[in-house]
Amino acid sequence: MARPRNEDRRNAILSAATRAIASQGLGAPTAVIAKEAGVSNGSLFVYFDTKAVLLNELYVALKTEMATTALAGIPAESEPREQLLQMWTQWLHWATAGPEKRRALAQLQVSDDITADSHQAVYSASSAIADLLERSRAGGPMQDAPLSFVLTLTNAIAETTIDTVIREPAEAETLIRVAFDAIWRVVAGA
Amino acid sequence: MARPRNEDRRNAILSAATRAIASQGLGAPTAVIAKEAGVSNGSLFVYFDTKAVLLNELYVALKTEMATTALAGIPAESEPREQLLQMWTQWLHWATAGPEKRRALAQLQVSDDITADSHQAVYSASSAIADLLERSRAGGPMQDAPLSFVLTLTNAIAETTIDTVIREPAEAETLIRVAFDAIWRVVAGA
Amino acid sequence: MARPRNEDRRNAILSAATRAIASQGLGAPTAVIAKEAGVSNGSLFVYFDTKAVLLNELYVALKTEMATTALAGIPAESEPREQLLQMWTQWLHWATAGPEKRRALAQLQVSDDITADSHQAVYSASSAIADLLERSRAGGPMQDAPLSFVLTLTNAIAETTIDTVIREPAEAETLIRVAFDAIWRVVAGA
Amino acid sequence: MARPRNEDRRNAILSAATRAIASQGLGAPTAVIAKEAGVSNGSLFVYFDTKAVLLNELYVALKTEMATTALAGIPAESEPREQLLQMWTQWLHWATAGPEKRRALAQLQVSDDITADSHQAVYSASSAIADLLERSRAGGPMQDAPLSFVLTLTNAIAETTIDTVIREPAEAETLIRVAFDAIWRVVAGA
DNA sequence: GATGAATGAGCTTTCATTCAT
DNA sequence: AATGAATGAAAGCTCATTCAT
Repeated sequence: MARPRNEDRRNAILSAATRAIASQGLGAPTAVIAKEAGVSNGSLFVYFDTKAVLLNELYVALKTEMATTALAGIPAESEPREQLLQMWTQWLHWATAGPEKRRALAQLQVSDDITADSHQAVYSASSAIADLLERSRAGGPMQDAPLSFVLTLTNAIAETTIDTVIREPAEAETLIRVAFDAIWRVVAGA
Repeated sequence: MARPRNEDRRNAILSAATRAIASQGLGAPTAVIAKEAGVSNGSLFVYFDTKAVLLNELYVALKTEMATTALAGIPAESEPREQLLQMWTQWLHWATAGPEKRRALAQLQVSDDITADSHQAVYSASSAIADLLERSRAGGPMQDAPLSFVLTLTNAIAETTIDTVIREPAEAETLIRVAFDAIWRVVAGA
Repeated sequence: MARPRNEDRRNAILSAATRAIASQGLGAPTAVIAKEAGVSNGSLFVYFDTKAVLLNELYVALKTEMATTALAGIPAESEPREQLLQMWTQWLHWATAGPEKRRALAQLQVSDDITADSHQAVYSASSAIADLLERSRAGGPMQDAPLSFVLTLTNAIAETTIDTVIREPAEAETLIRVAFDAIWRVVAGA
Repeated sequence: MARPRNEDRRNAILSAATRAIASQGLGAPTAVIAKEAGVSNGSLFVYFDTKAVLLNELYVALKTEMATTALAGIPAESEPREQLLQMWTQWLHWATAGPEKRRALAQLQVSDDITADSHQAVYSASSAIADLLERSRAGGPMQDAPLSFVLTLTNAIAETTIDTVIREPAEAETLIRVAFDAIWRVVAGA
């Protein structure tokens, strides 16, 4: 019966936070985020109880979006290598298309404000990626390593590639292909 | 005011900063760092003009120490693979022996306070590692990629491995071997 | 906007305010009071234009209730001492039965938010008590003092007694008798 | 070897807090207190860790000063009534001379920020007053009541008197005498 | 040079009040 | 009338940096 809580506002705040963190780091003031979102100082705290809550929800949202985008439309019947390639391409596209998201994520990932719960939530959302990697490494040199290791390893290589692509866009084509071959060698062997 | 006499004090501050950042993040107050170093609040600023300067110098110092340790005593005449293996082992040993240094480094690496100059300085200090990787990739699938990409890629894989080893020390032996094989596949191919 | 229909809601807010102030002090947020009353944030301001108005009305309401209860059923024809004793007993009963009212009142009494008008209103509502004290002191050592002084003095003694009774209920019987004798000595002499 | 912490500043802050609380209540902003003390916002927190600490220390300081002043120079060999009269006079003088202290104290006394420790500290500082009341009530109608009751009762009567004297200074002489007689009747009987 | 008190801008968070629904 | 989201002006407190001693 009152003014309903507005999902758009919530998203505007998350989006503004992404930009603010990308350019000013995790210390970006909530006041700056609110202004960037076109919302009053106090409204931010209507949608997120504390700054730490905002950070955690942003982290989960970005990671989830990344995983969803990377996995979109992958045909279930094709070969693991084909599937991984498509995922890889889509992943890179997402990251290079929105470099601010990538930059914000890099800061959030190492922040002490991110709780174990948030990391767990992200891990769950990435289970389809985990499945794909599981199938890709079958019979290869990584078959006995902890799956979490293979996951974070792939992630690290992807992020390094993304950063390099963002820094040297001219080499993008080559880099993306070279990097995928490298990942395949890591996960599946020659 | 930035011509310090006492090298011990300077080092005590850097060391305290490592611990403080590892446990409290980059937001660790200078007052806390000073106290941890057994030095007064004001003295910190005799040795480092600003907090940003301290952070940058710490970054360079840690990275340089890491490179120096990794490269120590590598016989010039042996095979690249042998040399890389030794470097790898020493690198991992340094990182797992001092996990606080590793944690502090992870935060510093993505911080906006670290200047391009500092990144450049680190890059220069790592030239011997670059040389080794240059020799290792000769004739392999990475021979045409930018060397900086190969460097950061190796770095990323190493850090992922280190984090996993710190988290699951029981698997250390296996992980270190598996990870080295992976790196070799990335850099030199099969 | 301050012409309420629903008297129950109004009372619920006053009652909730009593409890909130007793436990959190005068700084108790209006939001807390509203929730405690089972009423929405905004509704509180339909019944009371500002927080200060709420505080003042609560003050007057509590004091009035206290006076009314204290004076209930006192036979007009009995001796002043008898009347005063009955009032005293009823007063103490009211206060010890609802210690939150007593606690809230203690805070309100010294608050700057309570206007002179409110104090005046309370004074008027207490005229019957004033009359009783006037009759009680006749011919005694307080006969020439300002009546307001005798009133506040009696009040202060009562409140001290109440606080002590609440803190040490085991001694209640003794305390109440001892305190009444003391008041009588103050007002009427030996 | 550094700038020493300055006792005068500390006292200036306590004194400013007394004035600010007297005129604005316990909600008086620390910024106002600091400015009133001629000290920077941050300096206040060098001397008092939190606002609550400031409030508690102010409460203890004021009560202690009050007790000390009230007890000054009382000849040990004189009669209890004489001693009590002198204490009473000095007490009233202190309170009427600095009505802001009295007003601040009234707010602090009922505040939730004042800890049990502070109340205890005050109680200890008032032990000489307690002794005097103990001697005064010997053989009288209050001899079996809890001493703490007699203490707070006396206190309440004193404060009521002070408030009335401040409000109606013309009647001061009469009031003080009448009130002392009343206290004596309360404590010692006729 | 060393110390730590002093500073004040800046931060997160709260809250009385308003207003769209 | 009722609701609760929206607002923005504080509030308490922190902290990098300066400076008197």
